[in-house]
Order: sequence, then structure tokens, then C-alpha cells
Amino acid sequence: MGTRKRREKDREAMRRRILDAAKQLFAKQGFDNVSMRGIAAAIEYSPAALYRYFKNKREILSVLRDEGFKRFVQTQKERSEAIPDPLERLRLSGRGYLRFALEEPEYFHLMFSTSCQEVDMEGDCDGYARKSFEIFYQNIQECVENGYFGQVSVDAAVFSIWSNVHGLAHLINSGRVEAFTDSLDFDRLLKDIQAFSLRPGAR
Amino acid sequence: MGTRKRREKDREAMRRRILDAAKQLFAKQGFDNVSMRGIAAAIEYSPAALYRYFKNKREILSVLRDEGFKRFVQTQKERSEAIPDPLERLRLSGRGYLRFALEEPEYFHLMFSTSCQEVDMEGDCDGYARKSFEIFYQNIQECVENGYFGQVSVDAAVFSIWSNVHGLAHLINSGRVEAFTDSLDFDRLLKDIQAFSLRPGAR
Amino acid sequence: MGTRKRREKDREAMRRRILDAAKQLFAKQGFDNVSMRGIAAAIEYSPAALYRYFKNKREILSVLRDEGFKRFVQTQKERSEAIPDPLERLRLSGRGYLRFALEEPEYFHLMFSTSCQEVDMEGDCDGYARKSFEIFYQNIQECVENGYFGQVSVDAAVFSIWSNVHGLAHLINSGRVEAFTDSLDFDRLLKDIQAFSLRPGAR
Amino acid sequence: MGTRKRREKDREAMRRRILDAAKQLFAKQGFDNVSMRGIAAAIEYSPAALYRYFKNKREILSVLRDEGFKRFVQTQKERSEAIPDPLERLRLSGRGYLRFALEEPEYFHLMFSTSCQEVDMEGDCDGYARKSFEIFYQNIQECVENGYFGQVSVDAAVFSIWSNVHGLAHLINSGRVEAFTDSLDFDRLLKDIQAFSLRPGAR
DNA sequence: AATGAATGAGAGTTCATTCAT
DNA sequence: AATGAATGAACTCTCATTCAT
Repeated sequence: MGTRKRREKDREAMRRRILDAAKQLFAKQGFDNVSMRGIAAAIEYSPAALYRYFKNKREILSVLRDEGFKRFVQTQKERSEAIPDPLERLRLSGRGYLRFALEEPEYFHLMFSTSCQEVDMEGDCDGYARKSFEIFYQNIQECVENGYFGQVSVDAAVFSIWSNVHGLAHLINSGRVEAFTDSLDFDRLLKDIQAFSLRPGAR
Repeated sequence: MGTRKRREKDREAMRRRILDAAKQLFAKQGFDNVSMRGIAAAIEYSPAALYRYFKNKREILSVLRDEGFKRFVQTQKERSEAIPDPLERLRLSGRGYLRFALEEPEYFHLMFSTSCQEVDMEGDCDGYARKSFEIFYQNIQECVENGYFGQVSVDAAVFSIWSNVHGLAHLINSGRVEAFTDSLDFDRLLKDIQAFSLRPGAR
Repeated sequence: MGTRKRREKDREAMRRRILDAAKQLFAKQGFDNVSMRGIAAAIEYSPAALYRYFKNKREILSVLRDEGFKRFVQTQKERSEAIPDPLERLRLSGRGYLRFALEEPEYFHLMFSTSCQEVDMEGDCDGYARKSFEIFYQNIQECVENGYFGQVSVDAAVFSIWSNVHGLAHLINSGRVEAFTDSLDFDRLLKDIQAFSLRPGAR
Repeated sequence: MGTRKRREKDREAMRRRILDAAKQLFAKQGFDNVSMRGIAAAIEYSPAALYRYFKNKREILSVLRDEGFKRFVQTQKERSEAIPDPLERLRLSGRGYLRFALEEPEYFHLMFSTSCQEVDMEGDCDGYARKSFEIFYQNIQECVENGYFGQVSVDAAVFSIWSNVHGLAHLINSGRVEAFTDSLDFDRLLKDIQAFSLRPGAR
């Protein structure tokens, strides 16, 4: 029936509205400082209405984080699959990571700014995160095996490069890069940073 | 007067006790989950007593953040002043940054994980942060000028290396390094990461 | 019209299903802990559906209590009508009272444990209760007139014997008999109690 | 210090006020239908104030029940200790039970109208109840051994007589005796009822 | 200087009930 | 006839904060 489908679509749209409002608020004020009342007010519904769509406050966060990871992995995968050169793949992957962080700062915040185990990963976050990590790890491994980074353990390279891009995303999103540079050409700066952080290692 | 001095000393001691208790609790339970009651209980005073020493809860946080920055800059300065070799200085500085992040995770969180302007920087944080940045910047500049990092703009090197150590601190503190490595020798791993991230650049 | 009748029958069947579900739940969880949602879920309908059949939650309770009384009186009547010997009739009546209390504890609670006037007796409860009392009174009167209970006013015997069985029902239902006896043969105990409470009186 | 004592007295007075208000409300409206707000309103305090004196709502009930039992046992004990004749003792005890039920209907309701195990007897209720029961049991046993009640098991006599007085208290408190008798001399009626319910048994 | 008492505000959550469909 | 959506009111309980003592 058309009605049935319509219903489902409406329901999904409502969930979306709630999630979007919550996403903004969580990122802006932190999970604890956001109240169900606040979310409800943001979408101009009654607090009780939220409970028709989500079991409780925690579930909203959980779903959001899940979404974030899913979307993130998606982009990472797409970007990396086609490229044969591991170094080029790495560059793309890094740019993807950064772009995700900058374009979806709320998701990024929700995904990475709370401790890993704190909220015990109710959804598939864990799975997605691991998947994504494995792709990344493979990528680095190829580079290391090619000798591009010189004498270095895969683990060291992995966490160093991850830290690099992760930290950069963080510094940008928290306004620290802007605050401390006079550089006018932001994109140029980013490129230079990446070039530097992926510079070849001593043989 | 002796009495006067005594009074002030007592007062300072009490402030200290409160701050210490608060810091502990913040680190253990997160800022939002610490109540004034909780702090008061920890030092076995009544909640009302706290208000003789601090205007409100926010002030406690504010002072702690301020202290965090001060202490952080202090260490950074001490470590770097004596060492003539800029690269060695950089290594020390990085280790200091990391150690601070790991030993005082809540300070670190307070200082860096909240958006720059969000918490309205009541204290001198801003000044300290700038001071610290300048020292760091100088340090990198020397390295670049020495040609150690090869062809790279100072800004790019600055933010790349900062990102590196900042991101690493973050990944460790949020449990992500632990979660994704089987490495048993954590210290070894950290050393390798630093060596890699400060590897010389192509000339 | 056949349709009309069919309609009514369906409606009645639905009311029945609701009442039965409600009764079960009331007995299991207590009146206050049963929600309309709960009742609806039990019959796999939507909460809103209940309101086509009952004005509100109170009405469900009211109807149940009414039914309880009706059924109670019915049993009392049936049991007593056929038996000519008043004492034997009394025994049967007492056993009926007790059985009702034990088999339908929530009905019993609804009927007797709330103050008489408190719940404003929307239905015919009052009438039924009175009817039932009159039968009982008659019964005792005959026994007293026969001299079975010795020298005693009808009123005294009436309230004493009523108290007896009522109190016993109460003590059993609230778990107090079980809690305070080691007797294994519960039925035997009940029989002995009745025999004792209906023992003949001094001439 | 005087101050200290004063404080404690005030505190105790406040607890008393809360308990009294709660007692009335619980008895009148049932535990579930009484809100902390309601209790607070009754004593013209803020709801939050209650939590300074009691951990939560359940604790209030628990303390009240405890008090009820303590007081009840006290009277039972006092009454029965001095009297050597077991039958006379029984009469006194029964009158005490009834008087307690009528004079403190709220306590009585709280103590006996909720299921035994339902609220899992956090306080000493259980102990008091058992103590009281044992005294009563002893009393009946003596009567039975004296042959006063004729051929009957102690258990049967115990629960029969307890039921008697318990049921009577219940019927009176719920307005059912008043509703169903025209008797003008209420005290006379009670005496007759007791005389009847404690009539000697056949040898 | 320190505290016990008190409270207003607000948290998450549930419920009986209504109404458009 | 039945339902999904929605809500206002209520619940228990916690918190930061003030104030008389």
C-alpha cells in the first residue's frame, strides 16, 4: 500500500530530523549538556515524541556514531579501491579523512572525541572502525614494503601517519590552526603539510 | 602581621585541596559527571564551603585549565631552554607534550579538546598558549633553517609536527592505539613513532 | 439485522478480551503498575483501540469490580440455594468466599480492600454487595435460631464469622499464613480452621 | 553543645513531619498514588527537601512500616505480659490488636494491606512481626493445652483467631461493619463479637 | 570559617489520552 | 474499526547555589 510506504518515509524523515538536531547539539554542547527537552525544542516537538523514535538518549548518540562511522568508511573505501599506487592511495585517503572531519565536524566529534570504550559501542561502530583501520594498515604496509618510508616498523608508520592527519583535523576543527597562522592560502598550507608528513624516509 | 599571612596561607592550602580533588575527579569521571557535592565529599567538607574559595563550579574548572596551561608551558620552556641542538630540543618538547597529555589527561582535555573560543578563556590561557606556540615555532624554524627537514615552509612543518604529537596524544588517550595494536612494548612503539615523525626530509 | 447483531457480538468479544487481559495484569502487577499500553500490548492492539471500548482506564477497573461482585454473588447464591441445612450452607458459603479470594485475588482486592466509598461505586457493586450480605445474614440467622451457636446475637455472629473468613482470605493472600506456618498440608489446615471457626457455641 | 542537640531535635522534628504527612497520604491514596511532590506540598516544603531526610520514596514507606510494627508489638507485649490467665490474656491481646487498627488506621493499612514480600521488608518489620506472632502463638498454645478450645490443632486455632480479629479490623476500617448494621451500641457489638469468637470449643 | 537547611531549575522518562487518517 | 503520531502532565530524583546560623 502507498499508505504503508508513506508512513515509513515519514517515520524515517522524523528520525532524520531528530538525529540532525541532536548531532548539532551534541557537537556544540557535549552529550551531557544536551537534554532531550533541548533536542525536542530544536525540532519543535514535545520531549515525549522523541521516545517514539528512539529508546532513550543514549540510543540517539549511538545511532549517530554508527552513521558517522558508516559514512566515513564508505568514503575511505571508495577513494582507495581504484588506485594502484599505495602512496597515491595514502594521499587520497588522508585527504578523505581530513575532508570528512572538516565537512562533517559534528560526526567527527561524536566519533572521535569521546573515549573508545566509554560508551560501549552498542552499534556497529566497532566493526566499521576496524574495517577502516585494516584498509589503512594494508596501505601503509605496502608503502613500507616498497621501502618508501625507509627503515620503519609498519606499526610506527601507521600510528604516526594516522596521528598526523587525526591531529591536524582536530587542530583545524578546534580553531587552532586558524588562530596561529597568518597564512592566507589555506589549501596550499594543507597540501604542504601533507607533502611534508608523507615525505620519504631515509633508506 | 603574622596572623594575616597565616590566614592567607590557610586559604591557599584550602584552595589547593579543592583544586586537587576536583582535578582527580574530573580525570576519573569527566567534567560533567563531577558535582560540587562530589568535590566537597572528597575533601570531607560541605558543598557550601567550596563557595568561600571559588565563585562557582566554572571557576574551579577555569583555574584548573589555567594551571594546566601554566604548568604545560613551564615544562616546555624548561625542557627546551637548556638544549642547544634544535632537533634534540624538538624531541624533548614532543615527549613533554605527550607525557603531559598522558599523565594529566583531564587537563589536556580541558586545554585542547574544547573549542578555542567556546569556553570563554577567563584566565590567561590564551597568553600561555601563545607563548608556548611561539617557543615551538622558533624551534621548528631553527630546524628548517638548518635544512634538517629539507625543502619545507616553516608553517607546514610547524602544523604537521604539532598535529603529529597532538593526534598521537589524542589517539592514545581515547584508547585507540591500545585497541588497534598488538605491540607489547608500548614505549618502544612511541619512540619509533617519534623517530619516524621527525625523520629528516629530502633536501 | 444480522449485521447489527454480528457487530455487537464482535464488540462484546473485544471488550471481553480487554477485560481478561486487564484482570490478568492487575492480578500480576497490581492496579497501579498496569498501563493502558500494557493492556493493549497484551492483546496485541494499539492503546488507542482500548478507548473505543472503554471510556478510560478507570472504567475498565470499574467494570471488572462490578463483574467481580456479580460473579461472587452468583456463586454464593448458587451454593446456598440448594442446601437445606443452614450450617452446611454456611460451610459451603465460606469455602466459596475463600476460593474466590484465592482464585481471583485481584478481584477480591478490588472489591474489598479499597475503602467502601473511596472508589465511587459507579456500577452496581453496592447492590450486589448488599444482596450478598442479606443472603449471608439470613443464613446465620437460621443457624442462630436453631440454637447451633448458643446464646449469641445474630449481628455478633454475622460479623464474627464474616471477619473470620475475610481475615483468613486476607492473611493468605498477603502471604502471612504461608510465612508463619510449617504445615505442609495446606488444605487440611484450611479445613481445620473452618471447623474451628464454626464450632458450636455453648447453649 | 546546645546547638548540636538543637539541630538534631529539629532534624528529628522534620523527619516526623514528613513521616506523618506521608502516612496520611499513603493510607488515603495508596503508595503509588502518592508523589514526593504531594508529600512536600502537604508540609509546604520543596520536593528536594525530602531527600535531605530520606534517601528516596521507598525509604519513607519502609520507615513508616517499621514504626508501625514497633509500636504494635510494644502494645501487644505490654498487654499480655502481666496477665497469667491465657484466655484473659488473649482477650486483651485481641482488644489491643483491634484498638491499634482503629486508632492508627494508617499504620495498620501500611503494615497489613500490602503484600508481605512485595516490599522486601528492608527494615526490622520482619523481626517485629515474627516476635509478635510468637507471643500470640504461645498464648493460643496455652489455651489449647488447657483444653479450653476443645479438640483443635494449635495452628488451626492460631490462624482462625488471628483471622477473626484481623478481618474484623479490616471490615470496620473499610466501613463495612457500619454499612451493614443498624446496631447503635457499637462497643456492645464488639464485645459480643469477641465473646463469640473466643467461645469455648467442644471437648 | 564552615555548615545544615532549603530551594528552583531541570534532568530523563512514562503515561493516559486525543486525533487525523 | 484501528492505528500511528503526538502531547501535556506527571513522575522520581539530582544539582548548583544561597543563606541564616
